[in-house]
Amino acid sequence: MTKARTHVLEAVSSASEPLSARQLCDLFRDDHDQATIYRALHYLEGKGSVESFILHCDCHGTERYYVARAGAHRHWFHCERCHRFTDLGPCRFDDLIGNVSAEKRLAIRSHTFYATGLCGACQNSEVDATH
Amino acid sequence: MTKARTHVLEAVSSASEPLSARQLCDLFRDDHDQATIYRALHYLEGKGSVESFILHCDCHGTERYYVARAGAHRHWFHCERCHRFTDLGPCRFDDLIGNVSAEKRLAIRSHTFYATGLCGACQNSEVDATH
DNA sequence: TTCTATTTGCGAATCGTTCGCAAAAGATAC
DNA sequence: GTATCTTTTGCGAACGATTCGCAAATAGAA
Repeated sequence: MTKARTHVLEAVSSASEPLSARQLCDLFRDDHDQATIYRALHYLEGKGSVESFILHCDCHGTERYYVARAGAHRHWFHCERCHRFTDLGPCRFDDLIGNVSAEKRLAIRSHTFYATGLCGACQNSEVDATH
Repeated sequence: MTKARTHVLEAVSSASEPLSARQLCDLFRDDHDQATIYRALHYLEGKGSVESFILHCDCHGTERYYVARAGAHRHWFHCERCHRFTDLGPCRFDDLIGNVSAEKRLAIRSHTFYATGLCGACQNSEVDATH
């Protein structure tokens, strides 16, 4: 593993939320070019060390977010107000996906899920706020 | 409703699969500018007439796909080989989403799900194919 | 029908991401 | 450790999808 790939994997693995390519580019602004970051992410995803999903939010636009692939497949919630992610825990959709793939005769290889709305903290502050 | 918006809504409503902005631009190449198509889609989505999701496929890149909002929220499967969509039917995730939002104290306002893999037809042709 | 607000077409700009190429860094054999 | 070959990197330019700004065209209200 090269230095760039090691740096990117460490950053994604130690993060508590999905990180966007942009965040990683910012993080390593002085050390690596953005093309290198993108290439490292592709390499790591091909190797199975990280996985990603595309999410749009008003604040950050449409970006791909990366998480380390450790243990079970997980899904995430994204708060529309504070733009932080909440871990929804290990995937609970396996049974439903098994059912639907059998019904429709599909060989489902992967799936993407995420939820958006307001996190606990932001629900409270919305109540207070007068806007 | 203006002509452009009517055309776009009719196209999305009568399609049997999600349509990308690009497909709609191609379809109305002679009648409407692409900016108009995009603006019509935003308008219709804001009004609740259509909904969309972002999906990446090797063949068509990263694009937003639009479906009419008629009846229950639905999810889609996308075949990696023929790039056609299969309707997975009405959303079956409501209970699971209700559980997880209660557990994590989240106000989930929307969710996105899609699955990818091989459709029935493409599973068969993969068996035959020698590549 | 006239007036006003809204929408459209056009071209250029933007954003996230990827490319091509020459230089730098790794890996391999001696 | 050095020569050699392969892979990766940095840079800048290009790319595809989408959005912008503005003047002209159209829709809707009076």
